[in-house]
Amino acid sequence: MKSAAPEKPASERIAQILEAEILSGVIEPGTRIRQEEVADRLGSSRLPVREALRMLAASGLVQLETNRGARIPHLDKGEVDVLYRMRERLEPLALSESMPHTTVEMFDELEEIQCEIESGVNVSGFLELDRRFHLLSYSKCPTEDLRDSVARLWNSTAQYRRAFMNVDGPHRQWIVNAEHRLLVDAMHRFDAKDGERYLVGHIRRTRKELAAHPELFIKESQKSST
Amino acid sequence: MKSAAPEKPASERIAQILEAEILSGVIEPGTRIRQEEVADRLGSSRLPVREALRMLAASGLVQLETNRGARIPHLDKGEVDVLYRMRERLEPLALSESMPHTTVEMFDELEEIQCEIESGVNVSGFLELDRRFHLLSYSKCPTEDLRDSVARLWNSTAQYRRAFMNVDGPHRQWIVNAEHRLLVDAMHRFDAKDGERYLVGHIRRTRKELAAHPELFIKESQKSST
DNA sequence: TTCACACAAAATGGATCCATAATCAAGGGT
DNA sequence: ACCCTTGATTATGGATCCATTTTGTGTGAA
Repeated sequence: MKSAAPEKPASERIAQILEAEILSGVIEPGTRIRQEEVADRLGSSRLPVREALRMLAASGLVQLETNRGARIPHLDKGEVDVLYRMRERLEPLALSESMPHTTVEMFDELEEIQCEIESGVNVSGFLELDRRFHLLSYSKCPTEDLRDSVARLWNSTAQYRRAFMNVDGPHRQWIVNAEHRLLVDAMHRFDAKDGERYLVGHIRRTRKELAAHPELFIKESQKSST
Repeated sequence: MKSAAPEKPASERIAQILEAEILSGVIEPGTRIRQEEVADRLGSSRLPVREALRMLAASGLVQLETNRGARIPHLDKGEVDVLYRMRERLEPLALSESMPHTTVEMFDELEEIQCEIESGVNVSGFLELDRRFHLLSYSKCPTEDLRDSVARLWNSTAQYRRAFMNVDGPHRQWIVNAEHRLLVDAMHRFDAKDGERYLVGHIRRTRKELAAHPELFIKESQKSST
């Protein structure tokens, strides 16, 4: 009865670490990711790194070019806009699907996260809490593909949310707080329609605010440069 | 000046072959995919197969269990239903994004495909043409992530469309034809709203017809069995 | 001085080999 | 007769090694 050895997952560990590093901005867009460097930094062979990169590429987090390695893609203004429109359509569905299965513990955790947000945190703290808040609200959705799709969209747009927060700061933080509170309330009432409405508004407003800062994006013509 | 050597992509070839085999039903749901078998069937080492499976897993086509190999997942009725609801939300967006960039050649090709459908084809032929028709209508969408997401949804639900066509046959084929014709007409008029409307109706009707045949799905409780 | 060609260094893609966990079968015990 | 345990087979996960392509540098000529 070997109590230990829960048989850790395999090279997914590397994929998760890389994903976290990309999302947190440690690895900047346009950077080339060298397999060997990652390999001995994380203490493994190149092989799991290769598989991890393949997985991340399929998830849209990195781009692979044959014999030319992996790099984090630069997205232009239009692409991010469409990704946000995808969020506006998919996340309300995820919320509706999740809502019937919500528990009291989830409500508590959501409110706990929101209170922490309102307690005043820095940019990185807000981004992390905001992500946890929303993904938690979808966590009871029984369809894994939908949860994964939503997570992919959050991943692909993470760096632009960060850039936006860095230039605009917690400028109008009260709006986010109000939207989050209304969302939690709708969930409490198990009112999917209301929840979807607040959620769409939340994402749509963010999309428009992002679009108002074109300096965060590179021009399409400069895509090959750093 | 080596004119030859277009430097074929790498193990993506295997991924594409496996994808085609899964979509065409050659590899049935629940089947365990052994790396070694695929390797020497396609004439390569196991390594590219492993990477291909990782990619397909990230695309949702196969499920990986640690040390237990890859198998094609069985979806239950509820999951397919949600996948269709995702299609109802994403594909109209893809259509709207694609429509401004459509060309005359595309209209011709769409009508050509539709004529071929109406000329009378068998089930496999229809499934192939129908897939080409719709994915072509989204092909001018500039955002790769959106096109990929839509393709993923088509992949995940392909086997159930096939099963449905096999039991229901071309029963009410005229409805599909009418919907396709209306869709092409809306595209001709560059009327995104109309296009989205017809498209939502098309997908929604299909979802409901699928839901009317619960015998196509396995029960949630039997998921581990063959 | 600048551009071009060639060579060297490095990184990726692929193959073979080894370790470990899972599966299947056989044998013994209850 | 049936179930549990134990061993052998098989398949997956990981590491090291080799081939090919890309890239960066340096030298030479215009």
